Amino acid sequence: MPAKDKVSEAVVRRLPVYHRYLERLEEEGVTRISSQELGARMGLTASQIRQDINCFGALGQQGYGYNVSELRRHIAEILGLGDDYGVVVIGAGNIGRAVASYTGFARLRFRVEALFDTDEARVGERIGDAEIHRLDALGAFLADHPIDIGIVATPAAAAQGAADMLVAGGVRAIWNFAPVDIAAPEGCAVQNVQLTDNLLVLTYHIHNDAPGGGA
Amino acid sequence: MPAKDKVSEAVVRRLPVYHRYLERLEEEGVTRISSQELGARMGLTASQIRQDINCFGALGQQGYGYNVSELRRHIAEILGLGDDYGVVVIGAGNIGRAVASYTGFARLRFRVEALFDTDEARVGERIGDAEIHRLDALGAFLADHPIDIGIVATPAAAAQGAADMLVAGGVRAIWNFAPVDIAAPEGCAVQNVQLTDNLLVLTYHIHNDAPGGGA
DNA sequence: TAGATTGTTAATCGATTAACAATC
DNA sequence: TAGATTGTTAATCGATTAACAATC
Repeated sequence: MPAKDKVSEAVVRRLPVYHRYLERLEEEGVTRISSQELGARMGLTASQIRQDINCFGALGQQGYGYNVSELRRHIAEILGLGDDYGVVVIGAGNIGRAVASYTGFARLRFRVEALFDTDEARVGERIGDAEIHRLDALGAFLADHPIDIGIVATPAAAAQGAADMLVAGGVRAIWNFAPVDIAAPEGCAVQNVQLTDNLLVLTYHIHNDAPGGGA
Repeated sequence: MPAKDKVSEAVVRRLPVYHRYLERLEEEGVTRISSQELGARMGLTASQIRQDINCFGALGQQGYGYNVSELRRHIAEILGLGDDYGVVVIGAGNIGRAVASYTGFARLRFRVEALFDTDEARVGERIGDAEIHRLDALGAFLADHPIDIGIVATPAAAAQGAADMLVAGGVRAIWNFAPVDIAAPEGCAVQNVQLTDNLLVLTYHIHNDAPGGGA
């Protein structure tokens, strides 16, 4: 329990970014870094970096800065990166398959243990090490296998139902790619990806920003 | 140019969400809605909804509320949803393919015109209506075809280079799925998707929140 | 008209930034 | 030690919420 008070969601969202940049610095062989320079790289103020890091204790050293590997390891621990996670994917369409076979996962110690779909034609097919099961079998599967994360990649209409089944099966977190906001009770974290929303932010800028930034 | 002053990015990010909920209401046959009720559905305060909408003019009517279709159409216009957009995808791996064949696109009038990859083995393959070209051919392709949006789905190391080529080719917006932050000059909007960052927010909560929300 | 609900100004809240004493 | 840089408190800024007069 390293967290001081309550860590704001804004800070939590920056944590993976810190981890990413620190990993990079380690690769470059940089062993120490000041909030000043880390800020310059990440496009944040030195002040903010010190505030953020201090949510988790005094990890720096006056006059020296931060030890890159030490800080990276500490943030990795806060993010739960040491653990490994069992994952199921609901919906074996384009997105479900792509996410299931995403290579970044192995590196992170995620095991995709099964996919589920209502389409009979897909049942039995294998995606990497995992097999596609019929959605009906989800409840039983969750009862037998300790699954931490459920990925929802169904059409909009099926998403909340899928989420409810996952929650009932004791899943701790849901990663939702369906184009609807999903609700889950406390104790089950949800991240909505909303690819289309994200894309429309781009069309907004294409449509409304002056081309070239000036004219 | 409908925008009043400068619309904050926080508001812009909510615009697609408004659009999504209003679409839903239209489907349900709801013709008018108050900020109160829309707020209840979306999990926002009525106040915030009125503030947001007023960035784009007085679109409601006192004592009545908002006309659902009218408001939806207005927001669609602000988001540039009437236009159609030429798209290229750089990187024809799992994510590139999945995004290229994402069915949500057609509905939005996005035309994926080509994919590009450095892997010779993939060149010539077709994904939906589009063909995979060698990355070398990107510059020439952009010179010939009016492309609005470039989707970057390369490994981290190749992402900034791909973005630079897209910018040089006159692309107006970049949708980046590579696990690095990409820089582009003003006049080219960037949305970083960072799937892994998003996922680590979930592992953070699994690792740090009390299970069940209480114990 | 009376009731409802917006548009808009003012108050509040939280997050970011600045400043500086503590300390390595 | 002197210089650098943190940890932390105070100031600022922006976004959200509350309040209420305008008006349909």
